[in-house]
Amino acid sequence: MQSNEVRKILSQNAWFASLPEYLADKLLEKGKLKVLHSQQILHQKHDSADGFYCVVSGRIRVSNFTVEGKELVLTWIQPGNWFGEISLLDGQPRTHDAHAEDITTLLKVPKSAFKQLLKEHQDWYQCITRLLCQRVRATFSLIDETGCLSLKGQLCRRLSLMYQGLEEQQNIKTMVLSISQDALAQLIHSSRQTVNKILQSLQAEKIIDLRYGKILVLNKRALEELGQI
Amino acid sequence: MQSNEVRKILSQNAWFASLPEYLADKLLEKGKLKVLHSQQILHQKHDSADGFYCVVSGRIRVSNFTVEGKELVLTWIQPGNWFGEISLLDGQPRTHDAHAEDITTLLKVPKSAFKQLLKEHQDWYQCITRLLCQRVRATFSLIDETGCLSLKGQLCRRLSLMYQGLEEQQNIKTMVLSISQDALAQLIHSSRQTVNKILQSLQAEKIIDLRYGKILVLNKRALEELGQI
DNA sequence: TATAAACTGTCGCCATCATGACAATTGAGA
DNA sequence: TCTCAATTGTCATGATGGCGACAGTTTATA
Repeated sequence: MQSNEVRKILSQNAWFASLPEYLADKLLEKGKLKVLHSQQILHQKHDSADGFYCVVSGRIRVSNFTVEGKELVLTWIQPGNWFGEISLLDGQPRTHDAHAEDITTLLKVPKSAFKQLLKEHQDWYQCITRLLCQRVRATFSLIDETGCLSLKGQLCRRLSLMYQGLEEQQNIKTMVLSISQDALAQLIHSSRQTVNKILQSLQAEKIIDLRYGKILVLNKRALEELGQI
Repeated sequence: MQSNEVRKILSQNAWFASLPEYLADKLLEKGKLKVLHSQQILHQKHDSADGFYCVVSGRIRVSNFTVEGKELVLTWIQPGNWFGEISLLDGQPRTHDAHAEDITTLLKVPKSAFKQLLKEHQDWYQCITRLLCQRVRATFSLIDETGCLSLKGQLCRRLSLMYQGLEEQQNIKTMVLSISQDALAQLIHSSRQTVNKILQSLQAEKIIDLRYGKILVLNKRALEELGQI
């Protein structure tokens, strides 16, 4: 992959775009591309941190497991988004497992380079603080979501968020979300059967259209409203 | 309240204790005591931020409301703990409502002083980063908790956390948690009746003892184990 | 001491949702 | 084209837990 291609993808992310140019350059200079095959493990909960990552293509599934072995998906990280800063900053272990969902390309800024940036560039702390604030707010939203919304509401919210993510990332106004009902169930900690029932009802309302392994979004606005906290 | 009393309470908090002495001094110098009566509102969700706070005595209830008007308690902030930094750092509105649960004394570092610290002392960003990492990890734990644990597990975890909080704060090894079953239900997003049933079962296991508005902890270890994620 | 408010204990009903089961459909790769 | 794995659609069953109701208990306060 060309370096300017990478830069283009990264620049579509609001946080990255807000960085002073010399810091963005540093990240690109120190970052190395890393390709994971589908379902490959990037790191597991309790691992120690070795880098700060950005998804360039594909996506990363961030999850935890219950004692019974059930996987609880926190989120999927889409291209342009950075992650992994917490463990680097506080020296504590990773908070979640991270798997590649598809074939996935990452930009990896090694621990040493990350720490160097912290030491040498005072601005960098300010940028990281912004990223952390975003992280906290997104996590609070997740909690609000599970507390305030019905399963239908949660599902609509997630679909809406995924759709927005795609819109930012691609210029094409695609209306297709490639995700199985099984995966959606993991995301909202529900069951495939329940998700199916909800999706059927959304289809009846002409808000989405169901396909094999895909969901066509017909009415983005309605999804947003149903997923409003 | 004497200034050295305040300092003593604040110093029992790990984050505050880890601050360089001159920054701890600055916070105490710039901070003003503020007393709230029981149930007084400190701020509401969507308010703009005016300060960085630490609970000195009493406690602050942090919560959100559903559209139906049901209150969802995120947490109670106990003495020694700081909060309110997110909105100050990113300039966005408050993420939650904050009410005084009892008569509550706060130390308030005004927005202007907080920003001044950020400008003048590079170390301060590093300290704030540590606080933010703690905040993210605590919030992730909350999510894990609701996803991985049964209501009984969640309840045990919360009781155990409250107990630990009290132990840190007080030298006396009290075994009494002053909280109603109603309040506990709000905390784990459950109903009073369900909480009562669970507490009864814990009492039958001789892990706790129930009183009017209080819970006596008989077996701290068992609580921790049942609340293990 | 009397009274009201807050809290606890318990029951029954009902909605939600997880789960197992099984059939039908789709798509990828041999 | 054929085959198999992945995915979807649907049903019956059972567990969980919310909620209203009401009685009993404790505490604060006049």
